[in-house]
Amino acid sequence: MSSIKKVAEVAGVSVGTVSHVITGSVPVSEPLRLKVQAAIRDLNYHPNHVARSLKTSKTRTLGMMVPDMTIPFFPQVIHGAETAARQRGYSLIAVNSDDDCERQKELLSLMRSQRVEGILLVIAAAPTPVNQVARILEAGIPIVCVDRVPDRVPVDSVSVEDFEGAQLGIEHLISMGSRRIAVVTGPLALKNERRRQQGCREAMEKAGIAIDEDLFWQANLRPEDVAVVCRERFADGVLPDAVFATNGPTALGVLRAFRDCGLRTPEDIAFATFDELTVDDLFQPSITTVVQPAQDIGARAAEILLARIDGTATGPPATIRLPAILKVRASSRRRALS
Amino acid sequence: MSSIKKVAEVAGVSVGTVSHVITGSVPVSEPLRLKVQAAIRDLNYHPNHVARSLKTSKTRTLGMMVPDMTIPFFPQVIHGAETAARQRGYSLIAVNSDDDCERQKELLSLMRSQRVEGILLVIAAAPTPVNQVARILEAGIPIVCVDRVPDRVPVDSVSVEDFEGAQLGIEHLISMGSRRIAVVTGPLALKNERRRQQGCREAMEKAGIAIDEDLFWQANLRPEDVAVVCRERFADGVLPDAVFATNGPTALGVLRAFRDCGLRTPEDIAFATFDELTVDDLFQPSITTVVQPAQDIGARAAEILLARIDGTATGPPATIRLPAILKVRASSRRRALS
DNA sequence: CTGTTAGCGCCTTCAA
DNA sequence: TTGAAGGCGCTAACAG
Repeated sequence: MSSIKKVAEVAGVSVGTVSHVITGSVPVSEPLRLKVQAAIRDLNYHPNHVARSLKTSKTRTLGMMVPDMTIPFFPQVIHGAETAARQRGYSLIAVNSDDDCERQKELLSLMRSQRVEGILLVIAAAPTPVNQVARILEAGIPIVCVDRVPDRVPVDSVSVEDFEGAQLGIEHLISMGSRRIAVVTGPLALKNERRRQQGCREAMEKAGIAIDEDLFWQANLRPEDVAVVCRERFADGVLPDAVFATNGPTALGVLRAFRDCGLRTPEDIAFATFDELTVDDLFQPSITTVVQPAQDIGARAAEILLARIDGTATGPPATIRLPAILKVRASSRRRALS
Repeated sequence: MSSIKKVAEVAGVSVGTVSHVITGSVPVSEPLRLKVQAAIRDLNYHPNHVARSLKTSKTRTLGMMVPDMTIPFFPQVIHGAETAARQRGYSLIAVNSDDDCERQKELLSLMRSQRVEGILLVIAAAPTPVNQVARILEAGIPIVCVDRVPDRVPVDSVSVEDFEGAQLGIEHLISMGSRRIAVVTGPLALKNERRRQQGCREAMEKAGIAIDEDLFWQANLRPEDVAVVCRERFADGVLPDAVFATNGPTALGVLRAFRDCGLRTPEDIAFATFDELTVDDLFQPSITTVVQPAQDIGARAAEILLARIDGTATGPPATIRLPAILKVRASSRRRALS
């Protein structure tokens, strides 16, 4: 692998001059610049970013951690963040925590060793690891929390309007004639889930529907487990006339339970969910969804992070909430009057 | 950010000793080791991988490029590769080429500058960029091509059994009673697509079905465009009795065309596709699919790359093809005899 | 404008 | 077993 020294040698100039033409920081005369560029091409030279980073203490790299890249929401967020980062000359290195707190800790440590200049973090669902975040912040490495906003840590965050989004969904189901709506959430250890559940409650109250605690089902983010919970509930008592899931994986579990119990939607039971399940609306029945602006969330988070890095932003932590959009599809269609 | 020097100072030893306890390369006496470890904790010290990489010329980092992370297939591949890499102490840095040849070139160059030790590459669909790959190989940076195998470049590759997988799909449709099967492909510039199409042809021939060129429709990887092509064909002549799509995005386009034309599957027309469309089989009708072992493909590719890096593998390029599995679901169900 | 040079933080001989 | 010193490739003064 050829170095700047070899380029200088071939071009017949000093390493300083080569560095100048590469960085463009200092003007170089036409003839010399041409000679250097020719040498770079001939040698197939690629500046060593490792050495540059060591010298400048700038890696121009952002770290991003998500629970699971195979959940469709996250690649979209990553894509948005990556695009925004690259526009500013930054690379993004994305990793999966598998929602495992220990792994998250290791990966955060790795990122620090890799000297990322800032971190986009979707915190693991497990026991909230407040100090992991605090330690990094103390070290002067900015963090922007994405999607999931941690309790009691003052940190920038970008997420969706959980509360309002959930309200949107419930209001819609009510407007379609449902009164007994079961709300299925993931783990309530996640603030998002609590907020979304709260949004559901208030939407019901506002509509004059009495809150029935038996209709708030807590599950988790693994469709198989969610399905078990729902099957039990369905077998148990009176069927609700609608189900609202507060996130994508949970929604998949609900749908699986529908299938297992022979329930058809919307004929037997109406359904809507927070979080897009697939990229498309082709499936029958298509699912009424409160859609998050995933790419925007990623892009916005990256912009804030970059602003912290270059010192443009200096104030107290910003808490950005982007609005969700209700997409009405077939699964919530009003049932024939019975 | 504290350096090894500060740790040495606090621990009251030399930097060499600190380095020894960190790398474990040289034995250090119990008391000194303890003192060093305490200092590391107190200072919240994280070894600078940048400096280490510069010194050792080993970044322990792999690069991976995919066309589009928001296509569900790719995050699965990435996840498999990342897991395999981390088991060997390597990080993975994944980027999107957006199937843009120019962007791919830039990103490849960036990766070289970042001194990744090897590259997992899903080549851009556009004009096949053979020399981009060749140049890197010449520089001694190993590449393993994933999913898409380039023509005329001798390089390691891991992908699915395109030919056999497609055959599986067509044979199944034939067994369900279809005789006029339309095959919709993405760009035939992609070898995968050509192989899959060829698999379809031979499966038909083997079943004694005469090849009708009008039933081989070439489209691309954008569902909107695919839908246009299909709508025209559907309007045109006699409806085929089944459609087989050779990849996921193309399949989405076909389904959209079905919807737009009011065609129901499997009632009006049977359907099957190569490539999982969603993570689940919940949708009605569920789609009969030739499923790729996505995670395995990623893991296997990473293992081969790592073997090239550490010199374990030295032979000529390996061409690995992993088998696909047919999942029979509702969309190909035999239609009522008419 | 161009060249020279001192580190960036670390690992790795090599001596002690 | 421990310490001292050189140098990885590059940039950023600074001197010419």
